[in-house]
Amino acid sequence: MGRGKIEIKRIENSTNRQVTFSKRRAGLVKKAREIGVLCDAEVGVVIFSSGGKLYDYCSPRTSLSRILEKYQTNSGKILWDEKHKSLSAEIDRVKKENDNMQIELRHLKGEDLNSLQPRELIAIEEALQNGQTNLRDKQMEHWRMHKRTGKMLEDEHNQLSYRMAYQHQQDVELSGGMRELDIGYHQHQVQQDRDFTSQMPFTFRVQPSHPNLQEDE
Amino acid sequence: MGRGKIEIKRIENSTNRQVTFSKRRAGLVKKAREIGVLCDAEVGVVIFSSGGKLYDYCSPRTSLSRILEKYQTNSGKILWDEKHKSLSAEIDRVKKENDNMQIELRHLKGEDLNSLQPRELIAIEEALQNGQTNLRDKQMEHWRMHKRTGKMLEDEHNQLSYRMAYQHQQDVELSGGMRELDIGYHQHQVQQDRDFTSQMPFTFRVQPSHPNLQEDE
DNA sequence: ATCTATTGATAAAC
DNA sequence: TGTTTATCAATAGAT
Repeated sequence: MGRGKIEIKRIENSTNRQVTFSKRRAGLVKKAREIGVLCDAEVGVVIFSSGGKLYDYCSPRTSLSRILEKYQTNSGKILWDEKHKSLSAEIDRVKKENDNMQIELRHLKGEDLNSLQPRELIAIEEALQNGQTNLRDKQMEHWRMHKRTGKMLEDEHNQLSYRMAYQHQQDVELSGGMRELDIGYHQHQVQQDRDFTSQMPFTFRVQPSHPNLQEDE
Repeated sequence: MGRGKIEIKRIENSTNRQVTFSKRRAGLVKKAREIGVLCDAEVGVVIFSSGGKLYDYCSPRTSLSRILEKYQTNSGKILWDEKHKSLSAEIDRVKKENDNMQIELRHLKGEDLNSLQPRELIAIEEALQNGQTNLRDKQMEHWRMHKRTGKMLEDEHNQLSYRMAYQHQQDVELSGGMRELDIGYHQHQVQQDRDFTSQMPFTFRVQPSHPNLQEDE
């Protein structure tokens, strides 16, 4: 491609070689950039001129070192020394820790429970109960503190009150669900209960122990 | 260069992208080889397809590792540092992720709640409720399955039954506790001077919603 | 994978 | 080096 075809062999004329190097180096990098963009690939290029000068290119959003690390992983070739291995090992360790926590979190959120044994479910149940107890203590503490200091903001106040009423109702509902379980497991009835309660709006329809205190203002 | 001009941007059609990748990868490697021969240069190319597959090229009479060694030397050990940095950065990232999960876990377990605002407590409360609901569904599922297959082991059976009864009672108790709180709240609206809630211990003076279910066994 | 119309890259000249 | 231009090379789209 040019004014004449050229053989692919070392260019003897030093000046021509240098010129061609510059042009082709630019071309190579351009091609590398293009394939990266067009095909969503990661590309790294390292070039040494015959004079020993270094040029390199790598795709955006990454770095040569990252590409080379990936290269090492995928090719199994060792390009780095032992120090790097220990860093990699730590990453693995932390990631594993990470995964375990991820799993525990999911479990506490009631996700991915299918593979668990009853025993394990019970452990989670206990953790949840515990968390709930602690949390409610804390909420009460907030309540009291705010009440004492009189510094409770209006919306915070409303939200907390609302929330506590809601908690109460939730408990009653769950409790009711468990009742069905206790007396012999009429699953259809349980289901009905669920459906009914889930349709219930967040209204507070509890029978107060002290009805005379209900209506104020 | 082709039947039509194309814009240099990610090719959306997956097949075209794959085809173009193959063609251009071959072209890139050819160019790399040519500049190496013509200009007496050393070239290393590493390409990862979007699918993560590795392709590479390096000039004859050398190897990627040797090129990279040279790269390190000529660039002033940037590679090592860069890699070190990127590894350290990843460790930091993963550890941070780790910390966040750690905190979330603690919160769900009702620990370290002191610094949280009521709003945040409510979010946790919701997560716990959710988890509990999901969990109980799952436990019921277990129960039903074991009941149906008749394969439930004796101790498992006992443990689960016991556990479910316990859950029930816990709910009723908590429910009762919340009811007191709720009453206190309403009262607070009427008579600020009579502070029942602040005097109220976290004990349960419950009127069970279902007294007939309080004592079973 | 193979074929070709086209665009793209570049050798040589300036 | 940068620009120009005539050529050859790479390749997009079709088969």
